[in-house]
Amino acid sequence: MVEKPVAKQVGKHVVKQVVRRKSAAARREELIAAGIVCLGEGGMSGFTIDQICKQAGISRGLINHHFNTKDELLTCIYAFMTDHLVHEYHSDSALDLLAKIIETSFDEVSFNRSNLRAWLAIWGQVSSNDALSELHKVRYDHYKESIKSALGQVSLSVPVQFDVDSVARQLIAIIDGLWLEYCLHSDGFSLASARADCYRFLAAYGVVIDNPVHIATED
Amino acid sequence: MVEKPVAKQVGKHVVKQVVRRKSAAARREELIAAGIVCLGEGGMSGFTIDQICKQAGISRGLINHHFNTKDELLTCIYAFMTDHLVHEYHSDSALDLLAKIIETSFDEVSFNRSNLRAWLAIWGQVSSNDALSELHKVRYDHYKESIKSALGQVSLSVPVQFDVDSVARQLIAIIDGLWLEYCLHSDGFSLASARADCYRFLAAYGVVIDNPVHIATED
DNA sequence: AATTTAGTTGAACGATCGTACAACAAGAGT
DNA sequence: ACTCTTGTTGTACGATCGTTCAACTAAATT
Repeated sequence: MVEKPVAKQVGKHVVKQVVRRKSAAARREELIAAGIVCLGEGGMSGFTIDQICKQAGISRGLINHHFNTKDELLTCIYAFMTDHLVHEYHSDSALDLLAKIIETSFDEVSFNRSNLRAWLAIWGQVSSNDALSELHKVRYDHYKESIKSALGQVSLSVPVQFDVDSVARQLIAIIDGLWLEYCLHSDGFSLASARADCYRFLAAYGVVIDNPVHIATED
Repeated sequence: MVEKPVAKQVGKHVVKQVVRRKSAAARREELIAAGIVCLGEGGMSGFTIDQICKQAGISRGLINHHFNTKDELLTCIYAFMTDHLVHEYHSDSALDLLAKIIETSFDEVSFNRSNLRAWLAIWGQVSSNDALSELHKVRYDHYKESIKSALGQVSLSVPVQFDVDSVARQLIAIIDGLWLEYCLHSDGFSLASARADCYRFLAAYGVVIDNPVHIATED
């Protein structure tokens, strides 16, 4: 992540550092990535201009060139994180969609402890930051509608009927809650067990997802 | 909460403010309460010495007289909040214990949005604060054991067997997740519906709790 | 090669942070 | 009345916060 300026050769000796410039888009992405790392390491307390710039390997002044305020960066970070969560596999069956949501929800790459701590820190800011609050509402509603739609289709071919709206809330809650437990309770908890818990939960309502696509590679 | 100094009458006119002293224990409780309010209003960003003292109606210097550091106050706040969550109704049946956990978990007095924002803010600090982390581990383990014990008893008289450990994790996750949703998603969400979701969840595993003791007074 | 564009730097600003501490005073004990 | 304990105040300090801005220059454009 951190890229030191390249040494420029003048005459026989190195006398100057050359600043490697990047496009605004690339730099913004780097700052977003650096911000996520900082949030994961120290929560909102670690999310400071100094630490973010240090993590990104740039000077203090640059961050406000790409983002007007720190809150704007935070909102962009949240937008970036939720962009990776669009569960729009319209071509798949409802059952496959549910499976994919569960699989991606407990994927090591996106939802390791550091990233989850970043989520936690952002959630704590939703109530205070208006732009963040608005964005959260939109993304959450879309997420919930996807799950409700999938559960609605699945509910038709299940032995015992269930309240789609309630089970959707429960599934979202279980995913969020398992995230929280995995994030805070370091031992005796794995992403694989969290996935298994979700499948057992759905099975309790008669929604059986056999042979999940996930390949178990970690603990 | 805020108590202004009482006016002392000297001669015909008020000339001096008298500071009402309180015992260390009473003042500590007030500071803890004030801290919870601040956490609920502004998260960790609102949890500053200035704001806490203002909320408690005392001067800046006093807080460090009762708590060595701000982190110590935060840990005491967490201890205070978890003290109200001891689910040790040994005399009750396992079914009653589960019902009581659900009822108290979604009680308006303890778990309004402000308090839940305080919980959220504290969770975000668990990874950074060692004392807080230790305390969280102890309280969480105790909480989980209570639920596992109750589910273990209940599981004996249920039509279809279930994995006690997994369902315990799921129940805890659902409670935490519903807290999170209720806290962040302001509309279309009530404590009553959260309670109902929990009962439906247990019913899906064959654990039927009929006629919950709660008296519906709110939305 | 000259000019313009735009990414980057680092110092500086005022504000606010947590903590320390000397001074003061209310209330208990004598 | 007196002393003693201790709850309370307000200032002060150094550190760090987010933001601004003039200056600089790499890279694109002409």
